[in-house]
Amino acid sequence: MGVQVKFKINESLYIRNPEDTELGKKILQYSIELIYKLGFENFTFKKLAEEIDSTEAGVYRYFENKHKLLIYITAWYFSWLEFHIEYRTNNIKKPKVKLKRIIKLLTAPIEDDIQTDYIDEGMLHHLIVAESSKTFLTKQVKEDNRQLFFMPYMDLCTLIGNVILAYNPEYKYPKSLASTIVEIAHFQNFFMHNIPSLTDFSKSDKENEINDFLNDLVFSSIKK
Amino acid sequence: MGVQVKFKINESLYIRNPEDTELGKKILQYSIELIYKLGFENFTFKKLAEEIDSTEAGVYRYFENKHKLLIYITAWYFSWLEFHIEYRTNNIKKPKVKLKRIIKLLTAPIEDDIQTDYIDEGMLHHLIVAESSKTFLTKQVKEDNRQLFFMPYMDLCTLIGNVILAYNPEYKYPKSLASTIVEIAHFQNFFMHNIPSLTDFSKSDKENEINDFLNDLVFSSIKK
DNA sequence: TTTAAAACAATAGTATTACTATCATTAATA
DNA sequence: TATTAATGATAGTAATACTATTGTTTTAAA
Repeated sequence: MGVQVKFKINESLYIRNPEDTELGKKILQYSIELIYKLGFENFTFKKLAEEIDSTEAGVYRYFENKHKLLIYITAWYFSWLEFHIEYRTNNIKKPKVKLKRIIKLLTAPIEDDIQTDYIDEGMLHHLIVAESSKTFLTKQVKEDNRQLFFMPYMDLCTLIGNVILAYNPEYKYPKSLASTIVEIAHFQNFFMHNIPSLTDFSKSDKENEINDFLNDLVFSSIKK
Repeated sequence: MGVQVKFKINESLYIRNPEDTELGKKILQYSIELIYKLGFENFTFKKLAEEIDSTEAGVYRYFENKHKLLIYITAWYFSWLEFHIEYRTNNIKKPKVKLKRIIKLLTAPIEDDIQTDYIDEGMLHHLIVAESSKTFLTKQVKEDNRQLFFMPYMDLCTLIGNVILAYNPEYKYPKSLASTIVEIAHFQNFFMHNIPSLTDFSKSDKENEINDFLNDLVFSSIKK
């Protein structure tokens, strides 16, 4: 069996906590699968309900709308990612090595984490690359931010920003560089797979070229 | 009066060329205004039709759907931006100075260009920052790319990539760095205004901090 | 063990969205 | 002036994004 990890997600993101019930967990599991398969625009609560042999109204008891569900999923992902990164770098002392490791974890293909039961992190990562920006590219972004919906993303950036500062306390843009690293990891991944002429990378996963690019970019600019 | 500029946009993006008629131009002008005001999700052809005292069916004669309209607007913007950048850097010989100028143009607040009649580039820029990613973050991105819908964006990246290579022919990631520069200019701008804790910038437009950040990032990594 | 509450399924219904189709009218053009 | 192209007016459809109600099953507390 082993240890199972859980994350506390902002309570305003759901009506009923999906982690508490079987139906809730099925909603999470299959919404990730369906959003990944159909794309967020073509995903509906009705299709999800059919997939899990429940009803539309049943899904609405857990989430107000699909936008909040997407924010929930994204928040979950970033909570997991921060945990994942801390877990795999906590014994590393040297900021340089640590940052290098973080960039590697952000750019390497992600495998399913057996510490989480019903979530497939590999698939979730693909979803995040393609869909997570839509959580904040909306008219309500300021209100959503006020309600701290993006906290896990912020926490991750704070973590990365602190490592940057530990490496070079003089560096002037730790927060912007941190969010840049995360965004570029996503965007270059998306471009590589979908609009390859916008990148210098081949799709072959043999070597992690995005990792090389980001390493070069980051360490050139923060070097002491 | 002065010279007016026009851009040739991919013909598959529209049914009837909106630049050819008064109604078409009104559709472009007011769709930018409405998408900016409402956000793309809340924007509908019906609302647009009401705004310009026409009908929903009238708008559908020009554009198949609102997604293609957004791609059209984005394509127009990047065509204009490339023109704008070439226009303002064509006399610059030194790649370093040229690239610096390009970054400045990408990060500085954009003002209305009187060479274009019914498009307000300042407003359009705000729209692009918040909405342009949605043109490619879809399930049909590969098909849309095959149809060359993102050509103007690619052309701009090629232009920037070439300046990068002119500055340092050894640099390994000119295309990725070019798309990174454009994306970061947008994202950091969006974050600064909407989720400021993800950046190190203040909203005061006094100094262009995003410009400083990007300059530092770019020139550190491509320096010979 | 009973019983009350919570969760769920089943169904119905509404307003809006994203279109398509038809036909009459106006404007431009040959 | 005849013809065609563009527009306006109107109608209609399927899907989406919900809300509401009612009855049944599951669970958990008394």
